[in-house]
Amino acid sequence: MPVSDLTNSAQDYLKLIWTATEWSTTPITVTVLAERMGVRPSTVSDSIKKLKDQGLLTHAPYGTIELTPAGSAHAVDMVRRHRLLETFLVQVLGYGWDEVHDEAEVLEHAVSDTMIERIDQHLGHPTRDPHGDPIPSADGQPHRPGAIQLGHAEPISEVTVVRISDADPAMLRYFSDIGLTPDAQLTIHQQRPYTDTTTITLSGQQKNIDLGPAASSAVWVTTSLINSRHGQEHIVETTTGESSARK
Amino acid sequence: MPVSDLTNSAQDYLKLIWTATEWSTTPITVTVLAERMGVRPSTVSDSIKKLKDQGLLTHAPYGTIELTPAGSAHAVDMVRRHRLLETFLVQVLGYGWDEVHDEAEVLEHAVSDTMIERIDQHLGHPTRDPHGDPIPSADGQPHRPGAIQLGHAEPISEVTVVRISDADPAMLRYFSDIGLTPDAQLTIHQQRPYTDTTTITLSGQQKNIDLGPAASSAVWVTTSLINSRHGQEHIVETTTGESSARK
DNA sequence: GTTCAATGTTAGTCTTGCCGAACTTGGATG
DNA sequence: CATCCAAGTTCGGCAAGACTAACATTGAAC
Repeated sequence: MPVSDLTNSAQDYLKLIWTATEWSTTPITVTVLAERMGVRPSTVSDSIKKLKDQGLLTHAPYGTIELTPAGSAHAVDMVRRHRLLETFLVQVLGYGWDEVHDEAEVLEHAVSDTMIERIDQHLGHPTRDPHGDPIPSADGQPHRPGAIQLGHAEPISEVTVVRISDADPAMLRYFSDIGLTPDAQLTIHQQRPYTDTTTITLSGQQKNIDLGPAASSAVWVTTSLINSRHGQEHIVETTTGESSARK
Repeated sequence: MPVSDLTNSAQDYLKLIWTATEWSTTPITVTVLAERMGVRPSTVSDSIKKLKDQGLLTHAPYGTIELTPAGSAHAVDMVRRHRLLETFLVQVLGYGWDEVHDEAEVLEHAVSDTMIERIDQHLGHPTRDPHGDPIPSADGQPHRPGAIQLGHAEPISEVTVVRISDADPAMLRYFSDIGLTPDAQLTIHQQRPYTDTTTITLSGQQKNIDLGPAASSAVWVTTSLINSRHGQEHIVETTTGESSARK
């Protein structure tokens, strides 16, 4: 069954479930899906049932939701589309990296396989999108090893931004404004938990930025081995139950 | 009411009604709309009623269908989107001019106003699409003056192809294969009505091509004043009741 | 171990866009 | 000018995807 046989809505559910597991091991819930899809939980329940009937995911009532290999394949295809389109919009049409998400969200359902291939070719087969997310090639793609959320990073250590979640457009705009972009280097000068006036150094300049819970979990970093006393070892102490990276 | 408030289906109806009057004065019928939309006439009746209720067209039962200024404005916007997208696909992504129609048909509903503007800018504000159709700027656009269907052109006269209707993908591919493209010069060496083995001269080469009814009404030409004995005057003798161009 | 609030599910309804079947209209034909 | 048929319309129904309201389950707190 090719992706195009699925409704836009089904494609969105699969993509959302897949991306939820890309950077976290916490299983996705009906409530979270409802929020992200902008619908009511009852709608999600209905939809999950249909996807289950199509063999795209497994789900016992009140149980966890998990993609089957078939569902995962469709999801990866959608993620590839989304990230290639974002890259295309930035590199070819001059969009800002903080304003491509919504456009790609719509386009990913509209463009043909042919167009995706031509875009991939035109861009020279890119491997990362403008937010730093990996672009799957054709099959499943490994998660970025060693990356952690900024809220879990050790203070004082210099870190490299590898990814900024594109879930919240307003936040992307904010990060863009202050120069906090993929590949940026930064250092935090405060103890955790970080707040909405956290002092950091970014491209040589010291400034206070909003690193409240939402912001500090949207930014993913790797710790530079040279500058950190701790390397990639990090202690887990978080309210969300996120997993940690271990040496 | 911005275009985005209309359903894809409504946008398609308006565009179809508008383009039907672009090169012909024959009023569009429910049956023709149903064929072009790929739905049943009863569906068209329903849809027309809804568009009428929205003030986008006028229609008395069993009467003619005509766009209101509001409906026309929406239609022109869709035509602009379609033609800009076709141009973009050809010039930027290397599509053949005969394979862009279906892709644009889907994309025109998906891209944002912002993206259309950026595409227009990136292309340098083009005025004609790959099929030779004029790209409306922002408001209504005049029809191409003096262009006639190839089936109505005088034999022997040398004509310039200004437009090839993009309604039939297979036909576009055929024309592309034989080198009959917008801007091509050609001469017909037979009397009307032309058939599926009509002898023509195209870029210096004489060949027999299919100019049956469908093909000869899809190609629009202007008559070169220098080479034609008749200038732009043409006699109407057609089974379809198409109008003619008159000097 | 009970309780209860949060989470998830079921049931019924609405809208959109489509269909087929049955009916109406109007113009061409004789 | 009466007829008839193609074109157009109306109507009931269906599927998808959304909603609200009511009901069920889970598990954490006491």
